[in-house]
Amino acid sequence: MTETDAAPLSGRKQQAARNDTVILDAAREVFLADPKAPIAAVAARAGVGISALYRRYSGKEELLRRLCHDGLLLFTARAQTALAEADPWQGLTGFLQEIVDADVHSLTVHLAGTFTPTPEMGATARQAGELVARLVQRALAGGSLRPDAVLGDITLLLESCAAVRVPDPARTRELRARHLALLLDGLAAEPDRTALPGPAPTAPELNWRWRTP
Amino acid sequence: MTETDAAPLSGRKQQAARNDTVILDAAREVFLADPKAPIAAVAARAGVGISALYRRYSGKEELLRRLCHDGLLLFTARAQTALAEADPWQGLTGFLQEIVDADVHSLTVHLAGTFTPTPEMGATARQAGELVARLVQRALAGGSLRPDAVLGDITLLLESCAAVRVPDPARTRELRARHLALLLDGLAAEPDRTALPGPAPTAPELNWRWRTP
DNA sequence: GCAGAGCGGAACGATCCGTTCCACTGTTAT
DNA sequence: ATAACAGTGGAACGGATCGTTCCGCTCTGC
Repeated sequence: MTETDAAPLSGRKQQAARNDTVILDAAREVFLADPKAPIAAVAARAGVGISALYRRYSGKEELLRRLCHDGLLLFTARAQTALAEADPWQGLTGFLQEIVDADVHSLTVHLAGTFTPTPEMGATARQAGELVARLVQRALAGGSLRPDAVLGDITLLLESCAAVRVPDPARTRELRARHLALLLDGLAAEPDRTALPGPAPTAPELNWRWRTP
Repeated sequence: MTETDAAPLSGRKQQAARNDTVILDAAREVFLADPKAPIAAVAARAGVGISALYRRYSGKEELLRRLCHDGLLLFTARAQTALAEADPWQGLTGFLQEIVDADVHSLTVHLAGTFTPTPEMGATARQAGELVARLVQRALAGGSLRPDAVLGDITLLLESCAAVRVPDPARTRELRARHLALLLDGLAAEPDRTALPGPAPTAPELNWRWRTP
């Protein structure tokens, strides 16, 4: 329990600063496990009182928004670096593996619906979509992604991976990775594939979660 | 409003018999859209009063169980006929397409957790698992399913397809069919596939929903 | 020492929802 | 005809849940 750093650290400020991150981490864990968990559960998990929460966020909604927006930001950041990857297929699949592994998609999708998105988040979401679209375009142009695949198929892929869940979080990550591998094998270009059925999913169809009204 | 059949039909019995099915249909629709919808929503959707519901079921739980068990029964029935199909691959894929299209899996999985399963349901679920296991075995033996695939991968596949959702139910069906096609392409045997990662999912791991305590 | 930032957690108030209850309607049997 | 009743609609009740507020306490920085 004794803190032994050079910097002044036993102070209240220190404790408060630590709580900042502890609370965010707890919130992420709790709301990922159950998007409509009560706010008291977050406080309990963080080992703090409810006041510590309300001191930082005006209410549940703001906390949720913060979580979701952070996820969105991480998402776009990863997409950016993936675009820097030389091999288009490696860029796309590596990106998807990262996103699925970090469970970012649950953050942005499971949580949507539990709060009303801000216009700013809508903008970030749109930007994220554009980045992934470019990843898809590159992979299509490179001939590594099957020609009838579409941006919307990637969106669906992420949702479907987020649906894979078992009680143990670590095992969940493994199972998602396996499921993703299956999907990527289906997405890879192969000779003699029969075309994917039905009208391909379009962006507006899939973005209904971000509608503001 | 005037009933004009030959049989005696304006009777209260008639109305009651119709309500039997109307209520079940409404319950299916409502609970598929939102597993924790209030019971009043079911009554409203069915166009009946709450009494009509409570006359038939002792409570919400019993209704949910009935819905889920019906789904389970449909599931096993389809699996049975799929086993009669000569071509193992066609049997497996056709079966999955039917299940996904009828949204049976949402019935059995989304709803689980909203009620405590009966031992009987556990038995039916186990039987369903065995049937699918045989479908998988056949496909593996026939060489049409990739050799490193496992029963659990099929379970995961169904969960992931059930996760594909857009506001319009009809469109949801189309998108699920497309997503399933993707997954099946990933599941098909191909030369030069890299093995699926991680320890393969096992049955007990995936059946945690049916635990009784 | 003292002012106050930061905190814990009880208490409050609103909402939601499963279930019960009762008055009413049409049917069937006497 | 009329009594008894199965079937029904929907208001009302009671319990549970949860977001938020509030008050008293602690410990720090001056």
